[in-house]
Amino acid sequence: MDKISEFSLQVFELNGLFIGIGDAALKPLGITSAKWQVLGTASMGKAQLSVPHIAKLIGQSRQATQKTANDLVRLGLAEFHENEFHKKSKLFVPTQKGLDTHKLALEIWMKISNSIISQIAPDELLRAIKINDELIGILRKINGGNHDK
Amino acid sequence: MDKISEFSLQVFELNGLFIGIGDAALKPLGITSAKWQVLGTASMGKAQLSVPHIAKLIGQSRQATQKTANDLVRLGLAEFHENEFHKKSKLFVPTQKGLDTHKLALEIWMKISNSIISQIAPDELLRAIKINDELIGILRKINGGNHDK
DNA sequence: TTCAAAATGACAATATATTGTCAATATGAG
DNA sequence: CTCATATTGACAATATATTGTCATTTTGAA
Repeated sequence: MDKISEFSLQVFELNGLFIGIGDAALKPLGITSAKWQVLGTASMGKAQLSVPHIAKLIGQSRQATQKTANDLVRLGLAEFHENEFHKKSKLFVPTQKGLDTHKLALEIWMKISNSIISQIAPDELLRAIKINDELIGILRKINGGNHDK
Repeated sequence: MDKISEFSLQVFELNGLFIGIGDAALKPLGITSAKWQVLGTASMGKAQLSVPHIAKLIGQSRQATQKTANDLVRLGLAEFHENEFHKKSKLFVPTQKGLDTHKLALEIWMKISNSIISQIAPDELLRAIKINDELIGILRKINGGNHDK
């Protein structure tokens, strides 16, 4: 099998494993991996972000991120704030409960992360991250500019 | 951010990119990345496989693979053959049309694969595949033996 | 300023995948 | 052989994600 196929099949399995492990670990907090990703993106940055902005950052469709964001608002973990500079584009802002949940999720995740890190060579992991970055760049170009088809 | 988080976020995006590129490229053949993965697993091995066996090989739930397999049968790309050694467990066998489709899909994919490979250092890709393998092993253990909950 | 192009939110259709459950069949330890 | 355990296929509920469409708002170039 060609090495890109091998790599992509690994990505598919890793994707499922990370989501599965995350969902199980975050279950007590009432959120999932997908919700944590959106909540985390909004919680960690300095500036307040709109949903389409978050979607671009995490490389996801605008609509998928919007759905997750709406769910987070429904759960009381975030709110839409009026954007004085852009009437139509609201800002997605975590509530205090959202920030608290994100902090607890991070603590839970760090235990898992540390456990994994203790089992692998750090420099190899850095190398993997570097090649992943290159591949993301290449694949984004192949995928074409997402024109919000 | 910890390196495992960084890595997992890359995996999420790579997952979406590979699926998106695959779906677009395979569209003329009437199949998707998910269907190609199941069809491919059944087409490339020597022995005929059951659906649960394929699911384990690709690290997916039995039910998800069953759904895809049923769809492939509905499309005329595969058939369920009676298993003389196991009355209840049918064998998932590609039809000639399924084998032809898989061959065409492979040709399409190889062009994409070669294009990607030409843009990265081969030894780095091999390293990434190696660390992915290690991580899959570690994550499988964390995820616990899938007892078909 | 004007107006075409882009961005945004909302909604729908479809695909993919997990988890859970159930009944039927198969397997293996005793 | 017998019976507890595991496997299998089927079905349902839910979550996640893409693609497509539409009306509205915003932006930016002529």
